[in-house]
Amino acid sequence: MRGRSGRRPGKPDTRGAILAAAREIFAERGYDGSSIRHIAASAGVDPALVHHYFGNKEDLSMEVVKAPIEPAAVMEEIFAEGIEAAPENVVRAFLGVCEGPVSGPAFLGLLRGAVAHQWQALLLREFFTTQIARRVVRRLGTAVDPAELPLRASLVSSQLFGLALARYVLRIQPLADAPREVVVAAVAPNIRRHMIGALDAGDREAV
Amino acid sequence: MRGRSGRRPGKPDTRGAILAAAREIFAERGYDGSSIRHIAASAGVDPALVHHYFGNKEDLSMEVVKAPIEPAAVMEEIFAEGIEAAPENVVRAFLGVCEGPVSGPAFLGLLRGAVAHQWQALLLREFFTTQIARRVVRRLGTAVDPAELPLRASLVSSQLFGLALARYVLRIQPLADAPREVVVAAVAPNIRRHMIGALDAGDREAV
DNA sequence: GTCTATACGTGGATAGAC
DNA sequence: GTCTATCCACGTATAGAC
Repeated sequence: MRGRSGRRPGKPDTRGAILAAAREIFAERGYDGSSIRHIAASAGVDPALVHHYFGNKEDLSMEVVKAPIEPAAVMEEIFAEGIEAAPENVVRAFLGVCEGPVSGPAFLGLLRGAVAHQWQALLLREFFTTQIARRVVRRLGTAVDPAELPLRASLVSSQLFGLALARYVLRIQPLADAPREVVVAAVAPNIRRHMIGALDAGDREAV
Repeated sequence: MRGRSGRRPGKPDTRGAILAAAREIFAERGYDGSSIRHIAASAGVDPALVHHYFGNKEDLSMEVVKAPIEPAAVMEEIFAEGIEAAPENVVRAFLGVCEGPVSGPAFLGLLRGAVAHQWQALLLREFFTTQIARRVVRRLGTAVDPAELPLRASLVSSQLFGLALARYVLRIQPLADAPREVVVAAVAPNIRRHMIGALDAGDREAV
């Protein structure tokens, strides 16, 4: 996919190897815990090459993150079965991203970085508000009061981020090893509440 | 040891000053982002004194975290009004811890650290399972199937951690600046579901 | 394109003087 | 108890040879 015409065999994509290694290292050790030396070693190349292909560490991490998420396509998937099934599909899609071979490490790396550095937190925040929240809001249309949409979006984010944190980063059991559909069944109703349900405890009595 | 007879000049309690400075620096810059030099400067003391009072950086961070949380007392507060009001009180108590002048930085520092280092993740996990989850489980008693209690506990943790992450670390708006009671009203029903409600979507009628 | 060598900074930790 | 001086291990980044 990378330029059919330019490069030819023989040079099996050092750049790609570095990128792949970076993705994994960043995801599992965080930004600060990952050194360029480690990444280079893991990719089997010289550290100087990392600087050669990507300018510096920050740029490299941006590249890693930027790669793999297609909000538009994911949205289609989520709302394909209508608004009533959306919450389940949100959770399903989110788990899919987190467990994807490339999107997973990328997102988890970003999440880890966001906790450590403000500029990465800003990146994550920006991504969610402009790419996710905004699109969801548009889909929800007039189903709920537009004035409360931002709060709803931030609540959904918090639940989803919490899920990723507990399941993949902190690895709290048994949530960490629970089957996907168990997780979907458990948290989708909460997502539904935050998306289209009552924002206060008005619907409570049915324990 | 800050006893009577010794010095008097403007030097009260160096140890305490270091601890207070460490609490803040750790909370706002994370473990790796915080240097002993920086903490010492912020406390207005010499870096060597930090090593003198607390052995090394890791020990210092443990001390910071160990300080301020009284699980037993918090539990009383949560279940004082009975099991039905517990979910609201859980959220209220959690927000209280996060916003406390000393417990707040301590907990947020721990959360940040847990994302960066496995040993801190283990610490946080251990704290929650032995101090929080176990006690909650005991209180819940026979209200729910004991076999599903661990899953329930981990689900509650994930929601709470997600809340802390979004509101205090990532500062996603408008959740970050929403009044406490708005947050309580919004997330308590979800906590209720995970504590004593249906674990699947059984309470929902239309897909 | 790839690697060697190195400059430069930062940060944890210790020894020992006052 | 407090501070000065210093050591040492990394880690980023660059310059330049092959």
